[in-house]
Amino acid sequence: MSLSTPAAATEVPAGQRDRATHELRDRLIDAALVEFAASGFDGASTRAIARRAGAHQPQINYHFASKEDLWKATIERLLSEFDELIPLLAGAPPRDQFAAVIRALVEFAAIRPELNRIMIHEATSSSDRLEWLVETHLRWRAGPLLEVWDEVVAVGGAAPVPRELVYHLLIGASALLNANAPEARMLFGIEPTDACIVAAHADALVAMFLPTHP
Amino acid sequence: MSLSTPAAATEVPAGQRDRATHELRDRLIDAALVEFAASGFDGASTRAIARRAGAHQPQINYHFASKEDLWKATIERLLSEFDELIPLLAGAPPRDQFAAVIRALVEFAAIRPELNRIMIHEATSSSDRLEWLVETHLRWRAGPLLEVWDEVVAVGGAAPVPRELVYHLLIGASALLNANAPEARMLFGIEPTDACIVAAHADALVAMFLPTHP
DNA sequence: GTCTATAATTAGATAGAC
DNA sequence: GTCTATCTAATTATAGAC
Repeated sequence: MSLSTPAAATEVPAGQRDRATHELRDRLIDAALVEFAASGFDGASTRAIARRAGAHQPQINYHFASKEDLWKATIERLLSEFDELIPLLAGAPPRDQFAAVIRALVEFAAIRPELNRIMIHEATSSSDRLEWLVETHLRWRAGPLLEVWDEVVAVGGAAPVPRELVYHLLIGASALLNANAPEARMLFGIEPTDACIVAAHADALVAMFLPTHP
Repeated sequence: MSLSTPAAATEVPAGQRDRATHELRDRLIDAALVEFAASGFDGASTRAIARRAGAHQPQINYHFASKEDLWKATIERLLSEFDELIPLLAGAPPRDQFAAVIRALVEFAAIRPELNRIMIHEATSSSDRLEWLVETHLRWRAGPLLEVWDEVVAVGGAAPVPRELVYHLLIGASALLNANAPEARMLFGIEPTDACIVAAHADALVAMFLPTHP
């Protein structure tokens, strides 16, 4: 009926309508994730998000209850992508598990810098959004990571990093290069998403966090 | 005359006037640095900054040409504080120099998290502000750091980190814990500015970047 | 579901009295 | 230098025709 209905016609009307809905909803999230990552929650405007999605601004309030609701949807989209990449290595030696997590973090930061950008923006001050982020998404994900670290420390071959600091040292060292990629490009003329940079980055962190690793 | 004129009366009128001016200008920067750090450039409002400084919003445009001008003044204030803390160790062994820089970075991130917060906000997307930051303040400060790193690598005892990555790995690992202190407090119940945490943080980074260090 | 129009609020900046 | 009042533009969200 309108210019935003995409291809793939031959289908039940109801299904078609649902499909169209989801597609704009998804496009809005795609656009929001970039804008929120670039400017933070307050700095990003719903108009800019709608424009990037090729939609009109009021459509955001049709598909989402509020700007904050859209923000939460983008977080959940990004975290589900994140979870797909994170390896499940229960049973493997602790150091192999932790090394695999390091590599996955570095890789994800390169292909999807937006998640870390949004989190870094959000965590600079207390807010209801940060509390929501921590309590519903971060705490249960961080727990297992620290437990694996404890095991690595017990087994030996871990850098002398206290468990309360591992999370932020690891996220900082793995995420900042890509979260702040525009700065890295200007300062050093590098492209942080290049495969060789990603590999060197991951190797460096594995060597630093797991020093006696082969 | 008004409720915002501070104490300290017995002085020359001219001197008093200059003092008052500089005091408000400084208070505005003090306030701006907190607001910009918490919300980013777009997210911070001049009204909130003025309120925090105990002034009225139009006074910002009296003491500064624009919001951007105020932002630049806060950067320069923060960087001058930073420079006071950074050690000048020319002549010392490269590894001692680099270890001292690591410790200074960690310490500064703890006592003045605002600089890293602002930079992290700003560097998530290209902008004239980021270019100004990189070209007038970051490049010449980063250069010597990389040169010291090269020397450490040459001497031996450095982690296998390519020179183009050292900067962001080091800043990320040293700054994020305090830049995102509200998150660290919620997640782990720690206070990242505590002296023991700062010391443990610095020790960990020295051990990781300079593995064969005593 | 989409679109135009608009309400209600807030933004940065300026004018002018004091 | 300070303060009140205000301008212009931009913000999120809603109403209602289609």
